Amino acid sequence: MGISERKEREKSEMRKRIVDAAVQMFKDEGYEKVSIRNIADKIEYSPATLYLYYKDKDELLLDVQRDAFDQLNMAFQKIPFAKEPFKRLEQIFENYIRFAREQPELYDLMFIMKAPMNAVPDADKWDNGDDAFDVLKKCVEDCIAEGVIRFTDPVVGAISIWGFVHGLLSLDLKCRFKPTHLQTEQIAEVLRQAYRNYLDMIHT
Amino acid sequence: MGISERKEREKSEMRKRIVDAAVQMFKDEGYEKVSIRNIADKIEYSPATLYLYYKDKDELLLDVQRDAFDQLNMAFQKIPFAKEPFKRLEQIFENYIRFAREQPELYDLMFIMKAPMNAVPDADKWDNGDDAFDVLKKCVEDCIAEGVIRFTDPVVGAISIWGFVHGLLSLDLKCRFKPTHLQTEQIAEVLRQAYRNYLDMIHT
Amino acid sequence: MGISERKEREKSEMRKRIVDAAVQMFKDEGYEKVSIRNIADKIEYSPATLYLYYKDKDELLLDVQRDAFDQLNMAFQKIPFAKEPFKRLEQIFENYIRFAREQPELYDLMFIMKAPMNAVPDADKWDNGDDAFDVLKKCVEDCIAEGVIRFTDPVVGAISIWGFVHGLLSLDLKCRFKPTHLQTEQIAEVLRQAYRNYLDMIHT
Amino acid sequence: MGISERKEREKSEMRKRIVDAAVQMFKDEGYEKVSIRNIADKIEYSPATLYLYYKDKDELLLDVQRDAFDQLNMAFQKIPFAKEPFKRLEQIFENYIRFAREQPELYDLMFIMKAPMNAVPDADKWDNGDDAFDVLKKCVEDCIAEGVIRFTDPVVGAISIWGFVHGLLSLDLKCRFKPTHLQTEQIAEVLRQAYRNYLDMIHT
DNA sequence: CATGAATGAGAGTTCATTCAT
DNA sequence: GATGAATGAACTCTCATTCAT
Repeated sequence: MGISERKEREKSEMRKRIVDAAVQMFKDEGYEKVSIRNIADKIEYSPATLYLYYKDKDELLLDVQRDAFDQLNMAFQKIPFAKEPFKRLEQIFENYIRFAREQPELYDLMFIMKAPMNAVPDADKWDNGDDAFDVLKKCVEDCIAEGVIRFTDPVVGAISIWGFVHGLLSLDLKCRFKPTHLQTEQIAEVLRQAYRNYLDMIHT
Repeated sequence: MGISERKEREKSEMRKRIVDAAVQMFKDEGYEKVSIRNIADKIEYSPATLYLYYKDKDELLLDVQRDAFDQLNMAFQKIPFAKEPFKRLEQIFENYIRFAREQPELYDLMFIMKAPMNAVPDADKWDNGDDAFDVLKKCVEDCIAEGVIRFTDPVVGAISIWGFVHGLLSLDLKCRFKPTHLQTEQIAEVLRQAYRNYLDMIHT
Repeated sequence: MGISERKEREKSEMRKRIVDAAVQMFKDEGYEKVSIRNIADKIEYSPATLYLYYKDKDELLLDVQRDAFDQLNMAFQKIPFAKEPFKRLEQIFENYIRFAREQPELYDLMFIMKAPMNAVPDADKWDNGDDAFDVLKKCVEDCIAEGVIRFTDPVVGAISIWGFVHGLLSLDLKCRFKPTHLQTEQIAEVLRQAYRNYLDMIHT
Repeated sequence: MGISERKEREKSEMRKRIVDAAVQMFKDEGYEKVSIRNIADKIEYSPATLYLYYKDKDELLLDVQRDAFDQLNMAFQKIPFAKEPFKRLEQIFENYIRFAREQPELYDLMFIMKAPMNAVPDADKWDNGDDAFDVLKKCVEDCIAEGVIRFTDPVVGAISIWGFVHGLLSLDLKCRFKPTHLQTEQIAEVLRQAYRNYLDMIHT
């Protein structure tokens, strides 16, 4: 009992070590440098060892993604949640954006890149981001209940809000505003306005 | 003069051949299969030859991207533009979405993936997507002029609209709605509502 | 005594479990999929455990081979042996061929592949296939005694017959009749004739 | 013209270099040591270079096999062909056996191992061993024509003879006569008798 | 203009085996 | 008796790129 528990703990500690290394490499060097070999080097194990803990690279990446989602959830939980639901919505907004800007490579892995989604067998089994989405949805529900938001369906509302923020964020992260011929500073300002604007618009 | 012109023409014809092949491979087989060697094979030239026309892969991809934007522009130009600007906005909306759904790999290259943006030296030189964005901005300007849209600044408006559509589209294309636990059909319906909703909301 | 007997029994039970799993994997998935780890997975033991029962892979394969020979022997014993020895010879013929066709991967292990023979230290210790060969030799001896076969030495006779059948069988199993440009069906027919022909030829 | 010819020659010279190295490694070290890397090392090229000449390992092995068949054909052509066809048959017999004994690893590749046959797309395209088989068949035809052999169908005859020799040879090469408990020297003697016996038996 | 030839670097993955516990 | 943990050594294959010709 105690033994099997310790074993389990050691196993999950090793997985943690692997994932932590991978996460760090994502942050520091970007997706392209994250190979099984490089991770193994980093934690000073042989590549073969990683296969004792993960069936293949996709499975590993899925855990890295999971870890990234945990970080996002933690960022959400740190929010000194306002009572008024719409105020809370704004806080979610801000924290989501901050997270993406501070960890662009992780954000990429979570919401943009194709990579680990191949590994997801059934829609059901992929619950990464579950919590974060629920936080948002719950908040929209509260807004609806208090009649402070211009949505009737919480799912449509949550997805709309998420979509809006993600759209601007990802275009910005991927430098797709270059063709607007705006200066970097101008883009930042336009985005601030666009975010503000959207919040005002959905506010009742 | 005539000679150098012919040379230029031949040069650009060759570039066209290369880019056409690459575009086709994007559509048919996806980004991952688009390698210098595979393109060269397809047009029956040696890989080395491509380097006579492009400094490196990024530069080539940039041209592929350009071609993809041309296709988007063409899709826009086919619209039998409605007189009322807001109606026109809806048409742009629809066509943008349709393009993305029909050519997901090209859309990826244009707006999502990291790849060719490394190659862009200065913001100024990258004008891919210029026209498409201008079409949208112009349309928003018209809407503002006629007072049928809830924006005051056309750039903020255009970027907001684009961001919203791109956000939902890209999350959907990359299967990021899985954690909502909605069925495929439900997602489609939610998205339809979200799009409709947004248009209604910005409409005055 | 009782204890050491039990130990022995347990030991051999474990070996049986290992070998059974390996045999099944040979049949189902072919030689290439039979690795120490895969076997261990199948019986839900650790790879290291197998090394408590077998010094190395070759030794294990030798036991698998032994098991395969047992199966062949059992196939032989099921024959409702005819009284006339030549009739019996034909039955052996048929059953040998049937066995090879039904268990090609096991046949490969028994008679074709290089693998486990490295492990055999001395000729004396390898008695796999002993019985099967003896059955054949005995049958040839009886044929000679009754003067119904065109051999004088039973060993030469038995080895000749075995060689003939194995030759055709193995060339066929390994697709080596392709260069004859015969259709699959034609090959089958030629082989039937060749077998028949040979039996007639050695018959007096 | 001259140029393209030279290019072709160089290309085929390189293939020859690769195949020669591989053949040599087969002979010296056996199939298991023949890897793309090892071949590349041997000819002092990079592994990637081999892929300029062969699509994958199977295709390369097929060429190695082809080369082995060429060697067999050459061995056949060196025979100072006797006029009497049955005498010729015996010579083919002897030379086939000698070849197998002198180049057991090549013989393995040609007639025993599974490996390169995966790569053979259609039965039609695999003509390795074509010639050798035709030599044998032609010889049997001649024997039939002169009425010196106990076969009526040359294909059945050729395949029977080949099968018989291959069967004894391959069982011997793979040490499968061990369970007969005969000494090495005895086995050799039994085989000699068996071969002789068979020839006498099919002789009219 | 075009390319044939070549490569260094690197990818993911699997294997039989060992050894301290 | 059993194993968890680990590994060194392989493996096949693909890539973007260079350069002499």
